[in-house]
Amino acid sequence: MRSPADLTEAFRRQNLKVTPQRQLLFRLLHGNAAHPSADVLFAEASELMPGISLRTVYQTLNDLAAMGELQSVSVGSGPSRFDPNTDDHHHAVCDRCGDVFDVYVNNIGALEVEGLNGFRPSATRMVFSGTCQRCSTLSLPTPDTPRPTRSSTQ
Amino acid sequence: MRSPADLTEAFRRQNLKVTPQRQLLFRLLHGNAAHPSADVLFAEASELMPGISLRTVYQTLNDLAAMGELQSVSVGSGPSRFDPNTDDHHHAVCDRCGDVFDVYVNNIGALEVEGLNGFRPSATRMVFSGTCQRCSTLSLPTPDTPRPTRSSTQ
DNA sequence: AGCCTTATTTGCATACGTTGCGAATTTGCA
DNA sequence: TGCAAATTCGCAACGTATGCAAATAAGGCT
Repeated sequence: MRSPADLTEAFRRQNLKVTPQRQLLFRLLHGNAAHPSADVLFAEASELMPGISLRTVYQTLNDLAAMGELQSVSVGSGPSRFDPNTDDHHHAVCDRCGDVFDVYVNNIGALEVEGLNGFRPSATRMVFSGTCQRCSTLSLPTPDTPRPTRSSTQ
Repeated sequence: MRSPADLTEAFRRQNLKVTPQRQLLFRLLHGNAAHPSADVLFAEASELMPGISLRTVYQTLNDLAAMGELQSVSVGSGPSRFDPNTDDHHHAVCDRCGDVFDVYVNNIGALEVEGLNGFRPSATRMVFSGTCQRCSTLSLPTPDTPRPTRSSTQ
């Protein structure tokens, strides 16, 4: 996604108006790697602009998506997550905390895909699921972590 | 997904009862490569068993998914699609007709994935989007397809 | 065959995420 | 400043899916 200033220009060029609500969302989204859902963005926006409507958040997200400034990412269940990263990339979703991370895959062309039977793919979306670093650190003790001994209660 | 007969056994072993509704759904799902949604399945089931409830369809799909006999596939927008194919495989979704196809990818291990930063993937889901064979055939005429001439009505 | 416990089915209400609609308001150009 | 056109907002409605509880059915036991 481009900078708030660039988006302001781009919106005006498309006869879209630049309202304070939109400017706030531009700021909240720019460089945001948290993959927020619409309601999370709504909560953040509400703190800075009480009274902003969830409807407006959806509206602006849809406008930005239509302009290719962000993509909506479906990660299994739950609400869509919005991603201002417009690089060609994919996602990893942590099974424990639900966080979404950007990952880059260089050699998708090297995949041996069978069963296309004439299907002509134009895009590939990959979602890795697993455990993020923080969640592994919290729950998987390192080798020298104190451990129950033979004499401790089971 | 196993055969209706095998599922009947498996359900009984888990103290799940084998009702006519479930048996019908076993039959409708076994070997079904159409990736039906719950409501499509409900429509099909209703023809053969008027009065069956949508709630029961969801219930049975959830039971089967919990037993690992089928997987629920999220394809962007729209309802979940159900897939009785338990092979390790992926999906292709036609942008035009919405049909979902199974595809097999052999060498996922060969992917060069960057940006994991300690994320430990345990599963990978890939969705190819594009145009299926039938949709390409219908809309992209071959070179010798009859074509409007200069004199024909627009 | 009949009984009894437990699981299931059904209909309805509800949850959730998202979009439609229309009146009131605001933007941005002239 | 004025005006047309776009936007915001609130609420209703939508599609998908689940919770709940009363009525029903399955299947083991006798």
